[in-house]
Amino acid sequence: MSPQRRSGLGTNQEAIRRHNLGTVLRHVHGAGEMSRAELTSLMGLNRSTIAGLVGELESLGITERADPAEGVRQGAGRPSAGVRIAADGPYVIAVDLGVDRAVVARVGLGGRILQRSQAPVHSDGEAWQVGAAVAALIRTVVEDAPAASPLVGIGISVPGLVRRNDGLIRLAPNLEWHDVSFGGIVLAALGLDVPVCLANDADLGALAEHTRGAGVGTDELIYISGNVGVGAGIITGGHRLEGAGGYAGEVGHLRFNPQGRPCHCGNLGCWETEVGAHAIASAIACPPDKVVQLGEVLESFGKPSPALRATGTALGQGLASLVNAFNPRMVILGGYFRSLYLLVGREVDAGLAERALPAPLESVTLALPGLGADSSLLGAAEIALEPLFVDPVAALGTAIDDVRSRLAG
Amino acid sequence: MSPQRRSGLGTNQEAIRRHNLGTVLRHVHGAGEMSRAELTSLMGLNRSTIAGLVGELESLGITERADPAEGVRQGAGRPSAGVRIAADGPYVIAVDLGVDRAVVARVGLGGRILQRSQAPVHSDGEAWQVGAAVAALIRTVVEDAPAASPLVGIGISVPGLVRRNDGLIRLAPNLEWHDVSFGGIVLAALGLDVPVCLANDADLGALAEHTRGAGVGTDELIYISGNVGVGAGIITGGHRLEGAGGYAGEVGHLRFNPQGRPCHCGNLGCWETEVGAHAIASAIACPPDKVVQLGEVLESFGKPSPALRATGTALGQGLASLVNAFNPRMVILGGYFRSLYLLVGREVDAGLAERALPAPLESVTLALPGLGADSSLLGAAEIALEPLFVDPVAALGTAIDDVRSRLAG
DNA sequence: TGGATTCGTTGTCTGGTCGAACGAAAGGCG
DNA sequence: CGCCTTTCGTTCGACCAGACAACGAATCCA
Repeated sequence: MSPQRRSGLGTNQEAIRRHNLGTVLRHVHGAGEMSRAELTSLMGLNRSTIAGLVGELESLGITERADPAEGVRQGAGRPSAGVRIAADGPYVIAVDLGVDRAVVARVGLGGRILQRSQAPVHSDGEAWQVGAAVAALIRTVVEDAPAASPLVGIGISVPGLVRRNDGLIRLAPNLEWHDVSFGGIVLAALGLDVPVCLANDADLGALAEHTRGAGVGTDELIYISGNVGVGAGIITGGHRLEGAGGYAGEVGHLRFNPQGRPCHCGNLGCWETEVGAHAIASAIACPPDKVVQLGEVLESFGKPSPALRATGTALGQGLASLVNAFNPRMVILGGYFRSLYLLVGREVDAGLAERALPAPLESVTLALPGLGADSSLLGAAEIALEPLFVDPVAALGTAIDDVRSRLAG
Repeated sequence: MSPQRRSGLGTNQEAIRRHNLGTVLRHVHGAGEMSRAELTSLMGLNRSTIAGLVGELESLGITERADPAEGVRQGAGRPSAGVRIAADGPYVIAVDLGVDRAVVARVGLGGRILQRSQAPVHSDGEAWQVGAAVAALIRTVVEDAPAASPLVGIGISVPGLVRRNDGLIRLAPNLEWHDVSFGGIVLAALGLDVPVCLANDADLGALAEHTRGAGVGTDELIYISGNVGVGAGIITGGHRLEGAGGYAGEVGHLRFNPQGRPCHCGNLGCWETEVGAHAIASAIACPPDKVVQLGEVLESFGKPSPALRATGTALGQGLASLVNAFNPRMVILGGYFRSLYLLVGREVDAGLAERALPAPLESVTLALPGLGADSSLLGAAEIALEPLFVDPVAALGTAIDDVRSRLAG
C-alpha cells in the first residue's frame, strides 16, 4: 500500500504509526462519526490495531468514544463502538478573502463550522488594513472557543496567485495586490505564532468539494470558480494539482477568441473576456457596483436573454478545452457559474458537447457545488487541518492551547 | 513519510518491506548503479536495513554486487559497495506503435535497451495484422535473451486514446482504429500470458523524460508530442496525470482560433490545425507522403519561411495556455516540435511570453527531449517495469521464466 | 606506519501489527 | 424466556522490520 508521493524516502515503523493514526483521523474527519468496525474494513488493519489507534486519538483529546449508532442496526452481533470528533477537540481558523468581504470561521474536525463572522473589505484597501480587519474577525471568532481546545493553524483562501513555497500572494488582481505576504501581516496583527497556509480560492474550492461536497469519492474533478476573475481548482488522483509554483489552474486566460475583446492581462480574447463577471454584467446590463454580487443578480433573473445564452455557450465551449486537457470525471460550477448554469444549462451542455472529444466527454458530468458559497472557506479549513492527518501528534505539538488568554495578553 | 496516494488504506509491516524494497530498486533503476552509502542517505534508513534490502534484491537475482566505483574516490573511509542491475535480471518488452512503423525492444532495468527491432506498418492495416507483425518482432527480440532472465511484462505506446481501466484503444485516428483491444491481440498472436499495459505515446514520452531524460528531478513537466496528431503527457507531483478515463492531455483540440481551419474532430480552429503535421506540411510545401517523417524533413530545412515562423508563434501561444493551466517547470518539445524549435525557437519563445501569465512564465523552461526519438519506447518500458517497484517479489512471481522455449512450443 | 574516517556485518533491542483466545453485547429462534 | 449464533472489544503473546551499538575492514592522509 501507499506508494510514496514524496519521492524516494524509506519508511520506518514510526512512520507507520503516524501514517495510520493520521489515516484513522482522516476517515473520521470525512465521515464525521463512524464505528471501529468500519475503520477496520476500510483500512484493512486488525481489530486490535484499530483499537490501539483509536485509543491514542482519544487520549490525545481528538476523538471521543460514542455509543453504538442507535439508528442503524445492521444485523446480529455486538454493535461496534463509535468514534466521534471530540467536542473540545482541536480546531482551525479559516479565512475566505473575497473581493468585497472577508469571512472568518472557527472550524473543527469534521468540517463543522463552529463560529463565523464576516466584514466588508474595501476593494482599494491596503493589505495591512485588510489584515487588521481579518485579525479582528479572528479575535471575535476565537472568543467562545473552549479553553481546552488547541488551535492548530490558520488557512486563508485568496482570490489570486499564491506561491506554494511560502504563501506569498504574487498577484490578486481585484484587490490590486502585488507580492503581499498576507500571512505574516495577519500573524503580526494577531501577535500570535501559528502555522498559516494560503492558497488560491478555486484550488480550495476544489479541495473542499472533493472532501465533503459534490465531489466526494471523485478523484478527478475540476472546480470552476466564478468570482470576478475565472479560475479553476483541479483534483487529480485525489490530490490538488498545484503546479511548480502553485499557480496551476489559471484557466481564465486560455485563448478563446483571438479576435475578441481586450483582457486586463494584456491579450485579446481570453476566455475570461467572454465568461468573466464584467462580460456577463455588460451582457445583462448589470450596474458596475453590483458586479461583485453577480451570482445574486443572476438568481433574480427570469428568462435568459440571447446574450446570456451566448455566454452559456461560451462557458461550455471553454469547459470543453478543460475536459480535453484534464479528462475530469466531474466539473463543479462554483461562484456565479452556479446561477448561470441554472439559467442557461442547456447552452452550457451544448457548448461542451460541441467541442469536447467523445471519449473524455462521455465520462464527465457537470455538477453544482455541494457546499454552496462556503467551498473556499471550508477548503481553507482543510489545508489548515492537513497537518493533523499527516502526523496528529506532531501537529498537536505545534498547536496553541488557550488561545483566548494569549490574544488578551 | 509516504502519505498514501491510494486512499485510505492502512499500512502494515509487510507493506513496509515491499515498499522499501521497491524504492531501493527504483533508485538503482534510476541511476543505473549506485553505492549502498548513497542509498542510505537517499532513503534515510539505517545501514543495516539497506544491507538487508540489497541482500534480498541480490538473492532475487535482480541486482548484483559491484566493486566500489573505481573512478570516483570521494574522501577517506572504506569505499561503499556498489549495487548494480544484474546482467541476467528481469526485463520487459517495450513496443512503440507509430503511424508508419512499429519499434519493439527488449529493455532491462536501468532503461537499457538490450535488443531492438522494427518494421514498417501500413497505415490502413487491420489491427490483427499489426498485432501479428508486432508479435513477430517480439519473437525476434526475445530470441537472444538469457534463459535465466524472466519476462516481467509488455508495455505498448499507442498514438491515440487508451482507456486506463483495461487498456482498450478507444481511438487511434491515424491508424483508423476504434475500440481495439490491441493488448489481447498481441498476446493471442504470441500465445503467451503476461501482464500487458498500454498507454498514450505522449504520456509515455513524459514518463520516460521524467525518469531518465531531460526532466529528471523535475516533478512538474509537460511533454508535447508532435507526431501526426498533437498530444501532451503531463507529470504532476512526479506522477502521470491520467484523468478519469486515461484520456488527459488531449491538447491538440484546444480552441485556438474559432475563425480557423476545419479540424478532423469536426470543429473549427483547433490548435492542431495550426501546429499539426498537416498544417506544417502545407506551410513548407512538404509532399503528403512525407508527412509522417516531418521531423526529418524539417531537419534538412535551411532558413525558416514566414509561414513556418508563424507556426512557431502559434506553437508558443498554444503552449502559453498549457503553462497557464498546468504551471509546469519544464515543457519538453518532442517529435517534430524538436526540429521546429531548432528552426524557429525565437518565435516560439515570443509566442509563449506574449500570452502566458508572468508568474507561471517565470518558472518554466522549454527543453528538447533527452532521449531523442526513443522517449515513448522507453516510457512503454517504464510502465511495464512499474510492478517491480511496487512489489518486486510479487512482480517476479507473475513473471515468466525461459520465454524462448515457451514461444517455441 | 599509525590515526582518522567511512563502511559492512553482526547481534540485540524496540516498536508496531497480527493472530488467537476469551468475554461482552446484540439478534434470531424455538 | 433461554440458548445459539454472530460480531465486536480486549488482552496477551508472537512475529517481523528497522534502529542502534559494537566490531572489524578498507581506504585516505599525515
